[in-house]
Amino acid sequence: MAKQLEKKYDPSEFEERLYAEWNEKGYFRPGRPGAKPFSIVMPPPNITGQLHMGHALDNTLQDLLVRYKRMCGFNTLWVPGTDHASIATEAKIVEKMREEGLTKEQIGREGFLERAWDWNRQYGGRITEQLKKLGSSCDWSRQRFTMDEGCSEAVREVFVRLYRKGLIYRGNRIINWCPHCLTSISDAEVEYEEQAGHFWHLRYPVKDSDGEFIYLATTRPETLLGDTAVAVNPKDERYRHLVGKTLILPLVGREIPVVADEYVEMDFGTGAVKITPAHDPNDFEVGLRHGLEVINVLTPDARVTDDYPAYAGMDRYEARKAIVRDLEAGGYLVRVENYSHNVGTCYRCGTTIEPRVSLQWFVRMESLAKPAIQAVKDGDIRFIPERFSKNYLHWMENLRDWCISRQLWWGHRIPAFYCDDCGELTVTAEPQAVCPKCGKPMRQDPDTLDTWFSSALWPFSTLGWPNRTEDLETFYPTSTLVTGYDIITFWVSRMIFSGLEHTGKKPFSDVLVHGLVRDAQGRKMSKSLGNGIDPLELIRTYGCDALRFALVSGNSPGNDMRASEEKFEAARNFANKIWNAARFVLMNLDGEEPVSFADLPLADLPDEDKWILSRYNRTVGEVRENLDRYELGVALGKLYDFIWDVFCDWYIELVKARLSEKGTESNRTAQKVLIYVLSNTMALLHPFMPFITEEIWRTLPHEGDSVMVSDYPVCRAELDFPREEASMRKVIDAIRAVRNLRSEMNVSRSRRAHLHIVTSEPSAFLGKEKFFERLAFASGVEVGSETVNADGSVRAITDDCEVLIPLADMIDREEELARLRKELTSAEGELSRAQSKLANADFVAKAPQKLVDGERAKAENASAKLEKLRAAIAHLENL
RNA sequence: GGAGGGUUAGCUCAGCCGGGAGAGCAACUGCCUUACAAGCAGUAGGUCACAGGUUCGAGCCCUGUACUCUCCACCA
Repeated sequence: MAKQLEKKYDPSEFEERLYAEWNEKGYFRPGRPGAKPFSIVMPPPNITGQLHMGHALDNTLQDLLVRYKRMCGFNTLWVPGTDHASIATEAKIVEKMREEGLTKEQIGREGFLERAWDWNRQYGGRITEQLKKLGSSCDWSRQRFTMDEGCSEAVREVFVRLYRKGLIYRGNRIINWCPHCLTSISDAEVEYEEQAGHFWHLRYPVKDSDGEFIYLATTRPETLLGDTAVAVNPKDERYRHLVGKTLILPLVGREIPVVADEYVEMDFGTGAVKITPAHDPNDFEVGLRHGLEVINVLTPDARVTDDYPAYAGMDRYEARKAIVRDLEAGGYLVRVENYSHNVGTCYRCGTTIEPRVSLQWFVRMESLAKPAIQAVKDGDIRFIPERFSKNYLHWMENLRDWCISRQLWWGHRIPAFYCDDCGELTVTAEPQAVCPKCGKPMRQDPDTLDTWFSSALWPFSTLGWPNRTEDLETFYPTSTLVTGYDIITFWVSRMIFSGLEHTGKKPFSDVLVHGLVRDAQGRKMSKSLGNGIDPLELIRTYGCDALRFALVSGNSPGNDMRASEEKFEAARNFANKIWNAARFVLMNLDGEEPVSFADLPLADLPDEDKWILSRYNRTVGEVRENLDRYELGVALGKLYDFIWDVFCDWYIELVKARLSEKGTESNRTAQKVLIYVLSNTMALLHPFMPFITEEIWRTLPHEGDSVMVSDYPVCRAELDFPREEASMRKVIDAIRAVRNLRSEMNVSRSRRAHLHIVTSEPSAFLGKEKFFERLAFASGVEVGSETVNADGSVRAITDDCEVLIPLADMIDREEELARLRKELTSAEGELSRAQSKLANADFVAKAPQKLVDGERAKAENASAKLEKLRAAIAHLENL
């Protein structure tokens, strides 16, 4: 008696146990040194949130690839990341401190960082534990925080290098400012949303004129305080006489010029635009061109500065109301119009961003983007699916300089030092205490770097760069990046140009892009909607394997998917099916001997064994091919069909009789084939559903410790049995036809019948009578090529045979006639379709020979079937 | 404004190199059959959004149209 599985499929019983064991045995560490490397890095998930479906999907796909490649003999490395510094993390820590009645300022930078690290360790560790439940086979011993010493060294090194090459500069530029997070954010971090607003039509008086005004409109009247010009288009006849004149800014009384600039569109609004260089990116550009003064009117938290006593301290929306009121009172407000426009918001907190001029650090993108564009254009880096490369290229080709400084504390501090005395700026990877010029104390720039600045270095910083480590030599460039399309601009693009710039090599070859997991209604999962599905909850309910199955099956790369209860149930049902099939096989095994390919007595196998081996073998070939092409959903679909429809529904049923004949040779070979096919199928399925496959594989007779470190099955020419496959297909068709007929006629399964199979090819059926007895409820079967007396019988007709079932008394003659006529019609349709194709000279001449032959065969089959059907109908009619 | 998806069974979605439309769920009929009712055996259900074109042959390739989603841009 072989080992047995638990009666009930209960993943919680073995998933954790197996994971711990894999970990303990070191299976996650790189294996097979010297073999071809396959390496990937894990996107650093943000620690502020729970593990969500996006992580689960990323992780499942990554793990799938790594497990597959490892079993294929690659030297695999999967570096896990667990956290990166971010605005959201800082906000979370600040929030937590507020609950304790503390502020950042109170505890100071040192105290804050201490807390941040505590938080990081606590939650970073929690994410790690959560990922383990997904079966992640990444090498946790190499786990990195982007804030780690090692990675920090890389960050400083990169900063200094870019600075020395002149690719990083510090300057006063207009940037996106979040008044809530109190930091600058990059263009990519701004999300635009349509908001209902107003258009305030104003008029500014022209200085020294007879009450002449210039009319303009604005959506943000409060910025009037910072206006330093009004611009018109140089071609605009209406305003030509005013260009160069001076206006009096209402409420403020400032004298501002009228300038001519191409930026202004003549046919939008009045054709005149107020220019506020400090608070609008376009106005800033205009200001640069015309040497206009830049007047900042708002504080960092978006309140009016003390320079305007009437409004000082008001936040921007209060100020807006007050200013509109005062404009109206002063006769400067012409009218108010409802207007819907796009407003930029902070993608982290949703606050409306405030464009603001400030001193920030920037990366010059032009020279960095060039090779990054080329690498994708040349196909050196490949997006899967390919269409995302367009997305990427469009982004890269339209880049503005990247604002990398953040006014946060939780992040990599910018390695720039200022001398308060002589004003010297020193950029260096080694902290500098005194000014190299005057010897006075230096002060480090208080700002930190954009989180994506350090994340961009991930593929090589995690491998030890800038040191020339063995990991770096072996595993860089990495093989495949797996991520969602929403992150291409933030992360993928920046990894590409950073990798090329700093290592001279692309960071990875393939980018497998997946879609978003949406809820059952197709909505994006979000915290505010509360429609997020917790992957850990799903694992508790359905098991990790079911979750992974649901995430991979029926999906193609780059497409969004909906998560629904039904999908997870279906996945769990599949796992349950496998479990029970394995249980059945194990119940029927006598020994514990593993079966390898060499142990299969190929020459002596009955047709059904050759048939299943042949089907199995084809599945191996197809699955490998699909996996190599990243067609993960297709590969899994094929495995599903093979396991459920072919192995369970047919093969197991076909061999049941042999399994009860204990002690016979036939019994022993059936056991061997079952073991061989099932254990290899578990290996095939392992990358998709690691736990159940491991549990079953280990319970089956096996060689080695774990399916995880065994070889992925290979396709073998010796297992290809086309003749036996064809023969079994005929038998299965006939069994289906009989079942179908009995079912339609409502014949109870207990009513057994003696079958006559009439066929031109008796050899295909001889020796397989027992299958009909078991699966087609036959009490006995005769196979012959001669037509026999069909009186009292109904006929189940297939392309290859006619099965006579003596149940005429059970059925209604008219119903049976109707059924046969329906079949006749469909057979006629088949014949005429084939014939018309064959009658088409172009088809015969131009279509591949294989296809033409196929049509000929179809025509033959159809006419044979027709003949049988006509005879059956005639026979019935004459009764 | 620019770009890219999607439109296939009642629902959710697959469909590879162009070669006779598939799955899961739901529905209907019958079944506790020597693993599995989370199951088994059947049945029904489609003008592949629409209109043209290329081709011997189009769900698939091309052009246009409609509806829809997403990303990018951001005219005050």
